Amino acid sequence: MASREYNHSEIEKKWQDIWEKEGAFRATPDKSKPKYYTLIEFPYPSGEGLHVGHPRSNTALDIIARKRRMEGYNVLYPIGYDAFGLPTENYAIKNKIHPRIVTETNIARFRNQLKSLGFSFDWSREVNTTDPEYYKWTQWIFLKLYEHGLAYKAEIPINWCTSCKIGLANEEVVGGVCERCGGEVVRKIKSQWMLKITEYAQRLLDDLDKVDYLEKIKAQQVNWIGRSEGAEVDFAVVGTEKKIRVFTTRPDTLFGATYMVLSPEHHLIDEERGRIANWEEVSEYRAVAARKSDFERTELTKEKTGVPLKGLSALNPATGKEIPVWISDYVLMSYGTGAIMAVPGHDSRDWEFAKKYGLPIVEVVKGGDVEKEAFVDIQSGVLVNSGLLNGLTVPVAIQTMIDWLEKQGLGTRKVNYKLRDWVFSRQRYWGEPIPMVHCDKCGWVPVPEAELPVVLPDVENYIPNEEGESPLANITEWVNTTCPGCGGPAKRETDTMPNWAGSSWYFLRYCDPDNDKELASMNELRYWMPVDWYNGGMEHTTLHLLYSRFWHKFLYDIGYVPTLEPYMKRTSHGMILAENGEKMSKSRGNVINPDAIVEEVGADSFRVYEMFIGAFDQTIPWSQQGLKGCRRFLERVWRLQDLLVKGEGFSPEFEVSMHKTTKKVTLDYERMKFNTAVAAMMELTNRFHDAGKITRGEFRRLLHLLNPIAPHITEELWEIVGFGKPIYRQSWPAWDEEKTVEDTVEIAVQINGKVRAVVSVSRDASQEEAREAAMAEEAVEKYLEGKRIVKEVYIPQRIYSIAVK
RNA sequence: GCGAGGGUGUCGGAACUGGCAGACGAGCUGGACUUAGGAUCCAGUGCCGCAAGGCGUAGGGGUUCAAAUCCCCUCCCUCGCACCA
Repeated sequence: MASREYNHSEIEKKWQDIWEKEGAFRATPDKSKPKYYTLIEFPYPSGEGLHVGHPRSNTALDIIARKRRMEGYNVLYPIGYDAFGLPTENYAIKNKIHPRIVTETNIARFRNQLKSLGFSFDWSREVNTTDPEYYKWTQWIFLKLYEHGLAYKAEIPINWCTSCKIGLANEEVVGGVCERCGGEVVRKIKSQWMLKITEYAQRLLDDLDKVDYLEKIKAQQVNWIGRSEGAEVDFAVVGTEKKIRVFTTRPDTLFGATYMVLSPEHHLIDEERGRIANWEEVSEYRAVAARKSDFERTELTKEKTGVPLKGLSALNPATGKEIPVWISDYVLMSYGTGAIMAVPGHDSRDWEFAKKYGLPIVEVVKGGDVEKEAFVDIQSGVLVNSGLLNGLTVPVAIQTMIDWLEKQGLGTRKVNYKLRDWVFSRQRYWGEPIPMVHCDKCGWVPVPEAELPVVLPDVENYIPNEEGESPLANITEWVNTTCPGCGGPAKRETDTMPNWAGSSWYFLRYCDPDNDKELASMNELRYWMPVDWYNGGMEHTTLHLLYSRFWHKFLYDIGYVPTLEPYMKRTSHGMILAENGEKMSKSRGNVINPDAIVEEVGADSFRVYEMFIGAFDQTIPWSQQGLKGCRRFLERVWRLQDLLVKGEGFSPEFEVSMHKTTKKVTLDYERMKFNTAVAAMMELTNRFHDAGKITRGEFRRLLHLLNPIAPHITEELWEIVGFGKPIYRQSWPAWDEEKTVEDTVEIAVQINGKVRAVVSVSRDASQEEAREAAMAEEAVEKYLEGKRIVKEVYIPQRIYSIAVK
């Protein structure tokens, strides 16, 4: 009997319709069941449509979600759109279409593409960050942050494109120039809303212990937070009452501080302008430094530069000696105090600078040759030339010095973080309006909660104005409002929020997406949170994770979420490259379109290939041939229906294989080793074809195991063969550990480390039995002839090893 | 420079807790079927060798009956951070 053709389009459409009609994958309101919350990063609905990276993550957690449902969990696997952002705005500017329309179109396209791939999302909970009903709560969170003193305005430098006359995000500055026009980018001071994430630095660090993130993800978080311990030390400025405060992790080297360096932006420079003899030189240097972008100041600057502040000097509090003060852009205003004590003998940056400008180098830790290079080893060194510290090791000297400084009132113990406060303003149109009003009398006043959302008004033109203000600044009827405080005339904030805002809490909204009273009800959050398993790209494991953890902790502190951390487990998938190993991009013209693949080989083949392509966390090039191999596999599965024989159980020859494969696939899914799970099922399928038959029980099991990856074809075959209610309503199969090993196993016989024979023995054969079997082999006998056995090792089910002389 | 992870056939990759290296897929070679083959099926496919056998997991050394796996040294690659005092 020849079965009908495997018609993927027909089958996939059919099952997608059934799932939709049945609401098969809706999270149920029934809270008596244990819950499981699987989350993928919601996509940015770009104009290019889905790219092959999305399905890699989506399929992986779809497998987990489908499996969990079969394991009896009430599963929440939601989807939404992170739809505010620049590409849409730029597209809108270029094509003169309202970003809202562009967004709607893009979302519709994404939705169709995602649906065509058969993901088991709960489509009834879709969220969209650009929906006023959603961003109302994003604004609400901002108000709460403001209310708790965690949002403030500050004058901080932004990347400013001199030709477009707009502020750019860091990622828009490429190689020091504007990504779009190639124009020069400089730093410009602008007043910006900031969020005090630094206040949470320690907790963000400490609570990493409470979560199960991949090690490298944790490492990135730790790295980014960048905690370092040390001391702040005051240096008196000679002839003034002023002090220069520095942060150092090496207070033990204070005796070796032979000069100081201020950042070019340091306030003391202007304050003591009158004393600076070479003001012209200094101000020229500052101007050059200001013109440099952060990129140039760090990445490109190989050789250090600087100028002395002639007429200013400081006192080293340890030696009492007068030391010169310089300015240089290797000292960053944004870290520590914006000033350093330079210890050229024991810091390679200071050493380089001192060598270039002929500043004195003093050895205070013995062990190297400070004339040749800075000696920075803190393990082996012993303090010298350092008064009370002489003879101490570095760690001891650090503590001794801090104690001394504290006693003398010259300094204090201090912890610093690399983490900076979060610049929260964007001078853009397509983002959440920041719900603040500025009144000349009252200052900044929050928009009352009852007036939320502050809806983004329609504008004619999305281009920022000459001063780099958001396009919203041009809509006077929107900008001009009344002060919620005094009722007088006031102006709305025209900056909008960054992309990171809406994505910092979306997982909460999924728990209760239609709530118009709260961002989500505590009742729902108590049940669903935390997210049990969150997968996404490696590119989001630093900022997005940190920002959303920060917001979550804040919401926890003020009593709106029930958990300290948002995500229990975080994994990341590798990128998929084009066939030639390049990154896929529109400009390179090498983007692989999932639509064409779904059309040609079907969603199931696509999904199988996405999982089979390689190790899940590895970056990997796409292969059209590899995809075809997966289609062939599904065709072989399809044709198994022609080999079907009676028997609801497993045949003796396949029993062990069935249990083994059940175990392997089950565990591999959990470990995200999808490629080997697929391989195991391919192998099994090949063996059924070799055998020319498969029992109904065996076929049933194979379809069941394959279902999470290839849900359409397996449901179809399940129905054709008549296995009863659909797979998605079945329970996940179990295996019998006892039956995962054959009664008779083949073990290798090694002589001096080389395999000389393979013998069959019972799986629990004693050493004697195994030995007997081994010795009976002709080949073994040959290698033992005339030799003396010195050692024999028997590892049941594995090996019989003989060492001879 | 710092942090993390890697280096295995022609390619993507397998290999439990140290136990027969190369599963599975692709490609390639040969064959079958065919008007045809970019379809399907069968066989083969790490390297050297007619064979027996030998050699093989970046390179070198070590531990062990046994090493891709553990230890030491060297080289290379990828990712993240990068003048963070």
